[in-house]
Amino acid sequence: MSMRRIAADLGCDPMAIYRHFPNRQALLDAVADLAVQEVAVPAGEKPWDERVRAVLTDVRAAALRHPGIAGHIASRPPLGSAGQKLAAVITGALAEAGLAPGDVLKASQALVAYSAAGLRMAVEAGAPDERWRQVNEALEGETPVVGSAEQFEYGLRLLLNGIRLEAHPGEASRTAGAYSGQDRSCS
Amino acid sequence: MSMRRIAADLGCDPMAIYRHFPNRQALLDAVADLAVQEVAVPAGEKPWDERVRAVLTDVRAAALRHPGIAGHIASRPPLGSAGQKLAAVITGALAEAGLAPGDVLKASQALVAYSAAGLRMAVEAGAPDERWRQVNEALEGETPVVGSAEQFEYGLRLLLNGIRLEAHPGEASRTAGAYSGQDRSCS
DNA sequence: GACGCATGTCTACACCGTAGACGGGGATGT
DNA sequence: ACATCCCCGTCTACGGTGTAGACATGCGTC
Repeated sequence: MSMRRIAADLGCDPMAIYRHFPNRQALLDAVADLAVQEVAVPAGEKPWDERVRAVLTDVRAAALRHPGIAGHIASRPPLGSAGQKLAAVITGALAEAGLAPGDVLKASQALVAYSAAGLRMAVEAGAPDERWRQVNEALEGETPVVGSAEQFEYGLRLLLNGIRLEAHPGEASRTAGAYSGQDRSCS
Repeated sequence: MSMRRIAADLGCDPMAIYRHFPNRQALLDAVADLAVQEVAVPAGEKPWDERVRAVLTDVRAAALRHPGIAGHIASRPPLGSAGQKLAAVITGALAEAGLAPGDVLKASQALVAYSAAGLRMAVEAGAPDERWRQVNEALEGETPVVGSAEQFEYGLRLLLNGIRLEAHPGEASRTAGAYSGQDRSCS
């Protein structure tokens, strides 16, 4: 994803890109937001946790559908218009969940941070890297590969359960997760 | 942290480093493990969640004490000998918590992933970056800055509560967190 | 004294992001 | 119709990156 390679694919001079974007970051941010735009805003009737889950897994799936930009999406806060719209969905859902107003942003950032990390793992685990090979063989294959969708969804469930508990202390959880688990369909 | 700068600080030729480390990654991995070695293994008598919390916040603090290597620590699984020892502490604590054996690794990876993301945020929020400035001003200062220690501990509590719930469904949580919150003391 | 090995140095390669100068072509104003 | 200007692509160049490969130097061992 270097400027020179992009320009070569575009069939133009590298510097031509700078007539349209001030720098590389801005270009990647724009492309990232284009990818994030692909995810649909979940319907408001669904329960709050299902909405949060849907947004985060969909963003993950959309990012992995475009491996070239996935790393950049993972390393940036969702700043584009599409990203901010989805962030608003999450904070809205968390407020609806009954979280204290001061905790809504903290919880949403925890969710975003965790998702970014999961996405990053997925991207890096896909790259042929000696270190990650070591990790996976250290785990002896007894569990899902680092960065797998199943791994991601498990941690997400932990966070959502934690949020539920934070919102309504003392109540039992009502989720039991049968993962859907279509993911990793890169293009 | 480029090879040339390191060599300049060492007062030697950049290529001399390659006589001792096969490449840049290996050098940084070694330095990272050196930093991770600073954290003490928590005593086994403490409750499991306190041990997990101690390890993760201590690693975070140790990393932030060495800002130059913190980004690298955050972007890598804990592969060094020190890192693996701490990872074993976490998995041990999770097993002791009553988590299903198949879930121990998944939960520990979720914890590590979240911590890595938090550390990464802290590092990048410290760097003067136009985008992060936008994020923080979008939050209008009503909450802790992205990547703050308080933010990190909150998400960690969510995860631990989620784990507790996963281990013993139906029981009420027993944690209520008074943050200690000494962090961010970089050198 | 001769050898081998570990280590440091130098040069060079292929990249990277991007600043600044130059030039052409189309839209616009007169 | 002509002059003007601005948008945009191109070119060159700078300072940076990681690292391969050849060369030099020192030291321990036989």
